[in-house]
Amino acid sequence: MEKLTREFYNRETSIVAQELLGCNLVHRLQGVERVGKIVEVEAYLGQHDLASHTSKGLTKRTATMFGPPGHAYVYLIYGMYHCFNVVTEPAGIGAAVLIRALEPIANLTERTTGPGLLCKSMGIDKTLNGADLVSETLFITKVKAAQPPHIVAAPRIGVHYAKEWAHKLLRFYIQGNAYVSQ
DNA sequence: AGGATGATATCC
DNA sequence: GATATCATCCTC
Repeated sequence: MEKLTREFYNRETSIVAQELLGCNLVHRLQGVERVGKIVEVEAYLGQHDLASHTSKGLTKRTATMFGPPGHAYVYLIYGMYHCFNVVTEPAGIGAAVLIRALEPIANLTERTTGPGLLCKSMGIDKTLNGADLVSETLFITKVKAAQPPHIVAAPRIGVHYAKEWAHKLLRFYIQGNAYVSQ
C-alpha cells in the first residue's frame, strides 16, 4: 500500500477522479483505523462548472476548494449530512472530487453508500474541512489490484440546476460493485 | 412524495 | 436580518 502524494492530486480533476476508484480511504480516529475502498466519485471542475460550489467565486465556504491540492473539503448539506471532497489541481482553480460511496474494508460498521452516510460511517465532519490528506491521520492509499477496475461514466446526481453541466459525464463508478448507489 | 434541519449566499 | 436554496437520506 502506498500513500497518494500531493502530485497525484495536482492534475486534471476527471483523471484524478477515475484513478481514485479502487483506492482506500483511511481515517485514524482515537486509535482506530477506519478503511473504505472508493467505488464511486464525482468530479467538480473549476469556476466554469455550474454544478461546482466554486462557480460563484471565492467565498468563505469554498476557500478550501480554491486552496492547494491534496486537502479535504468537507461541508454540511441539507442541515444533517456531510459531504467529503478531495481538492485537486493547483491553488486558485477551485476543483475537487466528491467521494460518493465506499466499500467497507476495516472498522466500518454503518452503511457507506452515499456521501452523507459514508462521512457518518468514517467519522468525518466539518472539523476536518481543510485537513491535509498527505498526513498520518487522514489519507488515501493506492491498492495493488490484479486488474484495474472497470470504470463507468454517468451524469452527476442532484445537480439539475447546472444547465448543460448537469448531464456531463463526470460521475464515475466501478461497474458491478454492490456498494455503488443506484 | 415529502420532511428533517442548518449553513450559506443573496437579497433587502 | 429574512429567505430561498441545497453535491442527502429516510419514512410513508
